[in-house]
Amino acid sequence: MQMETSLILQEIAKHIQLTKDEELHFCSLLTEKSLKKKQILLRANAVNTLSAFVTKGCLRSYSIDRNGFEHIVQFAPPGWWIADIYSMISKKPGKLNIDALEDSTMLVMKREEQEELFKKIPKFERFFRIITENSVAANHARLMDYMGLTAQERYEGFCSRYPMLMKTLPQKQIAAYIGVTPEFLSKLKSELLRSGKKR
Amino acid sequence: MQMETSLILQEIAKHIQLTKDEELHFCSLLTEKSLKKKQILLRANAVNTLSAFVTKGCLRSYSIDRNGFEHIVQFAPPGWWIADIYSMISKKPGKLNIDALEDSTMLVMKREEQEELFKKIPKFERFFRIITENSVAANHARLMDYMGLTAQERYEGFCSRYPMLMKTLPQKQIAAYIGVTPEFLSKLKSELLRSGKKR
DNA sequence: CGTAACCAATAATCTAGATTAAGAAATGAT
DNA sequence: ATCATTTCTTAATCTAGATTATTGGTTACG
Repeated sequence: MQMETSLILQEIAKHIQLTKDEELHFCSLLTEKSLKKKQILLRANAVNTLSAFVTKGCLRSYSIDRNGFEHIVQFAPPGWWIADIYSMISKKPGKLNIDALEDSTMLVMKREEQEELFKKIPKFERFFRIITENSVAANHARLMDYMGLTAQERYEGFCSRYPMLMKTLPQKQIAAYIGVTPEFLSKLKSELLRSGKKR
Repeated sequence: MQMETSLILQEIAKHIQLTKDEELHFCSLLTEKSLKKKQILLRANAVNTLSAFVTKGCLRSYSIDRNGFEHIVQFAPPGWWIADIYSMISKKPGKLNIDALEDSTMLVMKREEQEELFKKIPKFERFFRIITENSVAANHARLMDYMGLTAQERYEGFCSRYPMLMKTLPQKQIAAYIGVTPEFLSKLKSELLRSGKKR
């Protein structure tokens, strides 16, 4: 049974060009992993140096606050990378948990292997530089939304930015992403519906 | 009058090793710029593709919400990079403003020149990959604080993480960073003081 | 200098969103 | 099918933090 690498190679090809040999070498550093819904890829308070590229399903990274509430930092549908970058680069225990929101498969790479890859094929420095820049831009947008918008605006923003996730995710996960309680999101939705129906 | 490049070369040396020639070439791509307090380096709603490395003073990047309130995304004291990464990579108008909180000097590089640099000295892909990874980690921490902590905890966190900025920044800038009104921060401080004095 | 512009403190009032509670619907396991 | 678990809705109450307003203190600067 072969590992599904076409999506990841396609993503890479958007930014750098690899020879067949380089592709093979890269793929040899990946491990395919499958998780059933709710299974955990990695936990807070441990050193977690791996990153995962999702090929099927959906993962999420989240932290748990002092009161036990989950706060979602990122969703990762197919084509996205997910990791606890803090723990990965500092080699210290992180605060992120990563688990599967539905049955999922992913390609996993350990940081050491990534470092190896950088030595062997320096072009990958470029690839990950670009991926990481995209991530910074997304985080900035997220932060600005958080600081300057109301919950309703964040919800509407989420709906228009991630229509796919809207359909598949349970509403409480969306609440944990936009930063409100599920109860309040439910209220928001019914208000939007009411005001939408009248006109 | 020579440009002050020792700090930036020192930062680079932490991550990659350059020959004297490479250092010279890199420095030739930088422009030194000085801003007086409150002067603007770059504005929202325009394409801004430059990044700045601060050597003196302090810059900030911030967005302005619908009600005219400023929300600070990042402070940049000496040794830090600052840019509107979204605009820089997408070449579209961004949402960030960057200005000087005090008289400051910085080394500025245009994205095109950075791209040139990547072609000429690929080691810099590595350098910026690492810098950008650090930035993602910082943004994740910021987001988690925002989602899971109270204003008071964010304030205490800020105090212990950035004691330098505490001393130099006016309080309203700190408020705009931790995400509260200056009035509420003032209240928080006096509560902390009161409860601190009793014991 | 004097006066304008900015900055901090305090306090009263107001509101977005949290909390608590309880029932209805959906999903899943056996 | 049936029971258990998880998810969603609605509604009443509560609170962290916003808003508005007033006062006094600094800093800049013509």
